[in-house]
Amino acid sequence: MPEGHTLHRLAGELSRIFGGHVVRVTSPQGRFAESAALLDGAVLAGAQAWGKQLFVDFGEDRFVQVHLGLYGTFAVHAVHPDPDPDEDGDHHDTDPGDTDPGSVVPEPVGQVRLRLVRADAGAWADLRGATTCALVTGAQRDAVVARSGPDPLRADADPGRAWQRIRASRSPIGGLLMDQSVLAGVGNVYRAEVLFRQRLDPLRPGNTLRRGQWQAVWDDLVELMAEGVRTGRIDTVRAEHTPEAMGRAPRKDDHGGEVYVYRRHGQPCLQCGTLVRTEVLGGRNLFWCPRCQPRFRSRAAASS
DNA sequence: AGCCTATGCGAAC
DNA sequence: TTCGCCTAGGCTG
Repeated sequence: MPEGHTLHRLAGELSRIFGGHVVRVTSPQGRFAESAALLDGAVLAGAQAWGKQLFVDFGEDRFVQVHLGLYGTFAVHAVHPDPDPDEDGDHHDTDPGDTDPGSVVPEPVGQVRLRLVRADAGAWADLRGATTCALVTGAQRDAVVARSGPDPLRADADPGRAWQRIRASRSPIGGLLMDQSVLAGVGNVYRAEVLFRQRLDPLRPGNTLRRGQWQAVWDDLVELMAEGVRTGRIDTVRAEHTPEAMGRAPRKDDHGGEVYVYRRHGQPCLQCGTLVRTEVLGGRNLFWCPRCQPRFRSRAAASS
Protein backbone atom coordinates (compact mmCIF):
# COMPACT_ATOMS: atom_id res chain seq x y z
CA MET A 1 0.00 0.00 0.00
CA PRO A 2 2.41 2.69 0.97
CA GLU A 3 3.71 4.32 -2.17
CA GLY A 4 3.38 8.07 -2.56
CA HIS A 5 -0.29 7.99 -3.48
CA THR A 6 -1.14 6.38 -0.11
CA LEU A 7 0.55 9.16 1.85
CA HIS A 8 -1.02 11.95 -0.19
CA ARG A 9 -4.41 10.36 0.23
CA LEU A 10 -3.80 10.13 3.96
CA ALA A 11 -2.71 13.75 4.15
CA GLY A 12 -5.99 14.75 2.55
CA GLU A 13 -8.08 12.57 4.83
CA LEU A 14 -6.35 13.76 7.99
CA SER A 15 -6.64 17.39 6.94
CA ARG A 16 -10.30 17.06 6.04
CA ILE A 17 -11.41 15.17 9.12
CA PHE A 18 -9.10 16.53 11.84
CA GLY A 19 -7.91 19.83 10.39
CA GLY A 20 -8.72 22.83 12.58
CA HIS A 21 -9.94 20.69 15.44
CA VAL A 22 -8.70 19.78 18.88
CA VAL A 23 -7.47 16.19 18.90
CA ARG A 24 -6.59 13.72 21.58
CA VAL A 25 -3.18 12.24 20.91
CA THR A 26 -2.14 8.98 22.56
CA SER A 27 0.22 6.10 22.08
CA PRO A 28 -1.59 2.97 23.28
CA GLN A 29 1.48 0.91 22.48
CA GLY A 30 3.69 3.28 24.44
CA ARG A 31 6.54 3.86 22.03
CA PHE A 32 5.36 7.39 21.19
CA ALA A 33 3.87 8.13 24.60
CA GLU A 34 6.17 10.97 25.64
CA SER A 35 5.61 12.96 22.44
CA ALA A 36 1.92 12.12 22.35
CA ALA A 37 1.49 13.65 25.80
CA LEU A 38 3.04 16.91 24.54
CA LEU A 39 0.60 17.09 21.64
CA ASP A 40 -2.54 15.87 23.38
CA GLY A 41 -5.30 18.46 23.19
CA ALA A 42 -3.62 20.57 20.51
CA VAL A 43 -5.34 21.72 17.33
CA LEU A 44 -4.30 19.67 14.31
CA ALA A 45 -3.62 22.32 11.67
CA GLY A 46 -3.31 19.97 8.71
CA ALA A 47 -1.19 17.31 7.06
CA GLN A 48 1.03 17.23 3.99
CA ALA A 49 3.00 14.60 2.14
CA TRP A 50 6.28 14.76 0.25
CA GLY A 51 6.85 11.48 -1.49
CA LYS A 52 6.41 8.74 1.11
CA GLN A 53 6.91 11.14 4.01
CA LEU A 54 3.89 12.45 5.88
CA PHE A 55 3.96 15.44 8.23
CA VAL A 56 1.05 16.21 10.53
CA ASP A 57 1.09 19.82 11.70
CA PHE A 58 0.18 20.50 15.33
CA GLY A 59 1.22 24.15 15.32
CA GLU A 60 3.90 25.82 17.44
CA ASP A 61 6.61 24.34 15.21
CA ARG A 62 5.55 20.78 16.01
CA PHE A 63 5.10 18.14 13.33
CA VAL A 64 4.63 14.41 13.55
CA GLN A 65 6.73 12.78 10.87
CA VAL A 66 5.31 9.45 9.70
CA HIS A 67 6.88 6.96 7.35
CA LEU A 68 4.92 3.75 6.87
CA GLY A 69 7.83 1.70 5.61
CA LEU A 70 6.99 -1.63 4.05
CA TYR A 71 3.91 -2.58 6.02
CA GLY A 72 2.85 0.30 8.19
CA THR A 73 -0.78 1.43 8.16
CA PHE A 74 -2.50 4.63 9.22
CA ALA A 75 -6.19 3.77 9.28
CA VAL A 76 -8.59 6.71 9.46
CA HIS A 77 -12.11 6.05 10.72
CA ALA A 78 -15.05 8.40 10.98
CA VAL A 79 -18.69 7.94 11.84
CA HIS A 80 -19.41 10.55 9.19
CA PRO A 81 -16.77 10.39 6.45
CA ASP A 82 -17.26 14.09 5.80
CA PRO A 83 -17.69 15.53 9.28
CA ASP A 84 -18.16 19.20 8.36
CA PRO A 85 -20.20 19.23 5.15
CA ASP A 86 -21.81 22.60 5.76
CA GLU A 87 -19.79 24.64 8.21
CA ASP A 88 -21.22 27.88 6.87
CA GLY A 89 -24.38 26.18 5.75
CA ASP A 90 -27.98 26.67 6.50
CA HIS A 91 -28.98 23.14 7.29
CA HIS A 92 -27.55 20.79 9.81
CA ASP A 93 -27.94 17.08 9.40
CA THR A 94 -26.98 16.33 12.94
CA ASP A 95 -29.24 13.50 13.87
CA PRO A 96 -30.27 13.59 17.50
CA GLY A 97 -30.80 9.87 17.30
CA ASP A 98 -27.18 9.33 16.30
CA THR A 99 -24.98 7.27 18.49
CA ASP A 100 -23.01 9.56 20.74
CA PRO A 101 -19.95 10.10 18.56
CA GLY A 102 -17.72 10.28 21.58
CA SER A 103 -18.56 6.73 22.50
CA VAL A 104 -17.86 4.99 19.19
CA VAL A 105 -14.08 4.98 19.36
CA PRO A 106 -13.12 1.37 20.07
CA GLU A 107 -10.42 0.07 22.35
CA PRO A 108 -7.14 -0.15 20.43
CA VAL A 109 -6.38 -3.56 18.97
CA GLY A 110 -2.79 -4.68 18.54
CA GLN A 111 0.22 -2.41 18.52
CA VAL A 112 -1.16 1.07 17.98
CA ARG A 113 1.82 3.43 18.00
CA LEU A 114 -0.21 6.60 17.57
CA ARG A 115 -3.90 7.29 17.93
CA LEU A 116 -5.65 10.52 17.01
CA VAL A 117 -9.20 11.08 18.22
CA ARG A 118 -11.65 13.83 17.41
CA ALA A 119 -14.36 12.88 19.82
CA ASP A 120 -16.97 15.42 18.67
CA ALA A 121 -17.07 13.83 15.22
CA GLY A 122 -16.62 10.21 16.22
CA ALA A 123 -13.38 10.14 14.24
CA TRP A 124 -10.13 8.38 15.02
CA ALA A 125 -6.96 7.29 13.29
CA ASP A 126 -4.60 4.46 14.28
CA LEU A 127 -0.98 4.18 13.19
CA ARG A 128 0.59 0.73 13.25
CA GLY A 129 3.85 -0.81 12.13
CA ALA A 130 5.41 2.40 10.89
CA THR A 131 9.15 2.73 10.37
CA THR A 132 9.08 6.32 11.57
CA CYS A 133 6.80 8.14 13.98
CA ALA A 134 8.63 11.10 15.42
CA LEU A 135 7.99 14.59 16.75
CA VAL A 136 10.05 17.04 14.68
CA THR A 137 10.43 20.78 14.13
CA GLY A 138 9.69 22.65 10.94
CA ALA A 139 13.41 22.91 10.26
CA GLN A 140 13.75 19.14 10.57
CA ARG A 141 10.85 18.66 8.22
CA ASP A 142 12.42 21.06 5.73
CA ALA A 143 15.64 19.06 5.87
CA VAL A 144 13.80 15.86 5.01
CA VAL A 145 12.02 17.60 2.15
CA ALA A 146 15.30 19.07 0.90
CA ARG A 147 16.82 15.58 0.70
CA SER A 148 13.90 14.35 -1.41
CA GLY A 149 13.68 14.45 -5.15
CA PRO A 150 10.66 16.00 -6.90
CA ASP A 151 7.31 14.35 -6.15
CA PRO A 152 4.99 13.79 -9.14
CA LEU A 153 2.03 14.38 -6.83
CA ARG A 154 3.07 17.88 -5.85
CA ALA A 155 2.21 20.89 -7.97
CA ASP A 156 5.46 22.57 -6.89
CA ALA A 157 7.64 19.70 -8.14
CA ASP A 158 10.44 20.35 -10.61
CA PRO A 159 11.04 17.26 -12.78
CA GLY A 160 14.19 18.91 -14.11
CA ARG A 161 15.91 18.20 -10.79
CA ALA A 162 15.36 14.48 -11.30
CA TRP A 163 16.52 14.70 -14.89
CA GLN A 164 19.83 16.23 -13.83
CA ARG A 165 20.47 13.20 -11.63
CA ILE A 166 19.31 10.65 -14.19
CA ARG A 167 21.22 12.01 -17.14
CA ALA A 168 24.43 12.01 -15.10
CA SER A 169 24.09 8.48 -13.74
CA ARG A 170 25.20 5.15 -15.19
CA SER A 171 22.88 3.33 -12.75
CA PRO A 172 19.89 1.47 -14.18
CA ILE A 173 16.79 3.59 -14.59
CA GLY A 174 14.90 0.93 -12.64
CA GLY A 175 17.05 1.73 -9.62
CA LEU A 176 17.02 5.50 -10.09
CA LEU A 177 13.23 5.63 -10.09
CA MET A 178 13.22 3.98 -6.64
CA ASP A 179 15.85 6.34 -5.24
CA GLN A 180 13.86 8.83 -3.15
CA SER A 181 16.56 11.45 -3.50
CA VAL A 182 16.12 11.34 -7.28
CA LEU A 183 12.34 11.06 -7.36
CA ALA A 184 10.01 11.00 -4.34
CA GLY A 185 7.00 8.74 -3.96
CA VAL A 186 7.65 6.02 -6.53
CA GLY A 187 7.82 2.49 -5.12
CA ASN A 188 8.17 -0.96 -6.60
CA VAL A 189 4.74 -1.06 -8.23
CA TYR A 190 4.83 2.31 -9.97
CA ARG A 191 8.46 1.68 -10.94
CA ALA A 192 7.64 -1.57 -12.71
CA GLU A 193 4.48 -0.26 -14.30
CA VAL A 194 5.75 3.04 -15.65
CA LEU A 195 8.77 1.33 -17.21
CA PHE A 196 6.45 -1.16 -18.89
CA ARG A 197 4.10 1.53 -20.15
CA GLN A 198 7.02 3.52 -21.54
CA ARG A 199 8.61 0.37 -22.99
CA LEU A 200 11.86 0.99 -21.17
CA ASP A 201 14.39 -1.66 -20.18
CA PRO A 202 14.70 -1.38 -16.37
CA LEU A 203 18.44 -2.02 -16.61
CA ARG A 204 19.06 0.75 -19.10
CA PRO A 205 21.60 3.23 -17.70
CA GLY A 206 20.10 6.59 -16.74
CA ASN A 207 22.60 8.50 -18.86
CA THR A 208 21.39 6.79 -22.04
CA LEU A 209 17.83 8.08 -21.74
CA ARG A 210 16.73 10.88 -23.99
CA ARG A 211 15.13 13.88 -22.40
CA GLY A 212 11.82 13.16 -24.10
CA GLN A 213 11.76 9.67 -22.66
CA TRP A 214 12.21 11.04 -19.16
CA GLN A 215 9.49 13.61 -19.74
CA ALA A 216 7.14 10.83 -20.83
CA VAL A 217 7.94 8.83 -17.67
CA TRP A 218 7.28 11.88 -15.50
CA ASP A 219 4.02 12.78 -17.23
CA ASP A 220 2.82 9.21 -16.94
CA LEU A 221 3.65 9.10 -13.23
CA VAL A 222 1.81 12.37 -12.62
CA GLU A 223 -1.29 10.89 -14.17
CA LEU A 224 -1.07 7.38 -12.69
CA MET A 225 -0.29 8.53 -9.18
CA ALA A 226 -3.01 11.18 -9.15
CA GLU A 227 -5.47 8.46 -10.04
CA GLY A 228 -3.99 6.38 -7.21
CA VAL A 229 -4.76 9.20 -4.76
CA ARG A 230 -8.34 9.37 -6.01
CA THR A 231 -9.02 5.64 -5.89
CA GLY A 232 -6.69 4.47 -3.13
CA ARG A 233 -5.25 1.73 -5.34
CA ILE A 234 -2.73 1.33 -8.13
CA ASP A 235 -4.30 0.77 -11.53
CA THR A 236 -2.06 1.08 -14.55
CA VAL A 237 -3.65 -0.92 -17.37
CA ARG A 238 -5.10 0.97 -20.30
CA ALA A 239 -8.75 0.55 -21.26
CA GLU A 240 -8.04 -2.21 -23.79
CA HIS A 241 -6.27 -4.33 -21.17
CA THR A 242 -8.80 -4.27 -18.35
CA PRO A 243 -10.26 -7.60 -17.25
CA GLU A 244 -13.59 -6.64 -18.80
CA ALA A 245 -12.06 -5.68 -22.14
CA MET A 246 -9.97 -8.87 -22.27
CA GLY A 247 -12.51 -11.21 -20.71
CA ARG A 248 -10.06 -12.31 -18.02
CA ALA A 249 -10.40 -12.70 -14.28
CA PRO A 250 -9.66 -9.55 -12.27
CA ARG A 251 -6.54 -9.56 -10.17
CA LYS A 252 -6.88 -10.97 -6.70
CA ASP A 253 -4.16 -9.31 -4.70
CA ASP A 254 -3.63 -7.25 -1.63
CA HIS A 255 -3.10 -4.03 -3.51
CA GLY A 256 -6.19 -4.61 -5.55
CA GLY A 257 -5.30 -2.70 -8.70
CA GLU A 258 -4.92 -3.91 -12.26
CA VAL A 259 -1.29 -3.95 -13.39
CA TYR A 260 0.81 -5.10 -16.34
CA VAL A 261 3.87 -6.71 -14.80
CA TYR A 262 4.13 -6.18 -11.05
CA ARG A 263 4.08 -9.64 -9.43
CA ARG A 264 2.90 -11.18 -12.68
CA HIS A 265 6.08 -13.16 -13.38
CA GLY A 266 5.43 -16.42 -15.20
CA GLN A 267 2.14 -15.08 -16.55
CA PRO A 268 1.62 -13.90 -20.13
CA CYS A 269 2.15 -10.22 -20.86
CA LEU A 270 -1.23 -8.54 -21.36
CA GLN A 271 0.12 -6.85 -24.46
CA CYS A 272 2.18 -9.52 -26.27
CA GLY A 273 1.74 -12.82 -24.44
CA THR A 274 5.42 -13.27 -23.61
CA LEU A 275 5.95 -14.51 -20.08
CA VAL A 276 6.66 -11.73 -17.60
CA ARG A 277 10.03 -12.05 -15.90
CA THR A 278 11.37 -11.19 -12.48
CA GLU A 279 14.82 -10.67 -11.03
CA VAL A 280 16.20 -9.08 -7.89
CA LEU A 281 17.77 -5.67 -8.48
CA GLY A 282 19.26 -3.86 -5.53
CA GLY A 283 17.45 -6.11 -3.07
CA ARG A 284 14.03 -5.50 -4.59
CA ASN A 285 12.00 -7.63 -6.94
CA LEU A 286 11.94 -6.25 -10.44
CA PHE A 287 9.30 -7.28 -13.00
CA TRP A 288 9.30 -6.68 -16.74
CA CYS A 289 8.25 -8.04 -20.11
CA PRO A 290 11.35 -9.00 -22.11
CA ARG A 291 9.60 -8.37 -25.40
CA CYS A 292 7.82 -5.08 -24.70
CA GLN A 293 10.88 -3.81 -22.84
CA PRO A 294 13.77 -5.17 -24.89
CA ARG A 295 17.28 -5.09 -23.49
CA PHE A 296 18.91 -1.77 -24.22
CA ARG A 297 22.11 -2.03 -26.27
CA SER A 298 24.46 0.89 -26.10
CA ARG A 299 26.14 2.08 -29.29
CA ALA A 300 29.50 0.86 -28.06
CA ALA A 301 28.18 -2.59 -27.17
CA ALA A 302 26.21 -2.90 -30.40
CA SER A 303 29.21 -2.13 -32.62
CA SER A 304 31.69 -4.34 -30.82
C1' DA B 1 -3.71 -22.17 12.74
C1' DG B 2 0.47 -21.39 10.89
C1' DC B 3 3.57 -19.88 7.17
C1' DC B 4 5.09 -16.76 3.73
C1' DT B 5 5.71 -12.61 1.61
C1' DA B 6 5.36 -7.54 0.68
C1' DT B 7 4.26 -1.38 -2.33
C1' DG B 8 10.64 0.69 2.47
C1' DC B 9 14.07 2.40 4.87
C1' DG B 10 17.29 3.32 8.65
C1' DA B 11 20.31 1.28 12.01
C1' DA B 12 23.44 -2.08 13.15
C1' DC B 13 27.10 -5.13 11.83
C1' DT C 1 25.15 -6.82 4.01
C1' DT C 2 21.77 -8.03 7.33
C1' DC C 3 18.25 -6.97 10.61
C1' DG C 4 14.16 -4.76 12.66
C1' DC C 5 9.79 -3.02 12.18
C1' DC C 6 5.83 -6.48 14.26
C1' DT C 7 1.02 -5.50 9.79
C1' DA C 8 -2.10 -8.15 6.97
C1' DG C 9 -3.70 -10.76 3.01
C1' DG C 10 -3.09 -15.07 0.56
C1' DC C 11 -1.84 -19.63 0.65
C1' DT C 12 -1.04 -24.27 2.74
C1' DG C 13 -2.50 -27.87 5.58
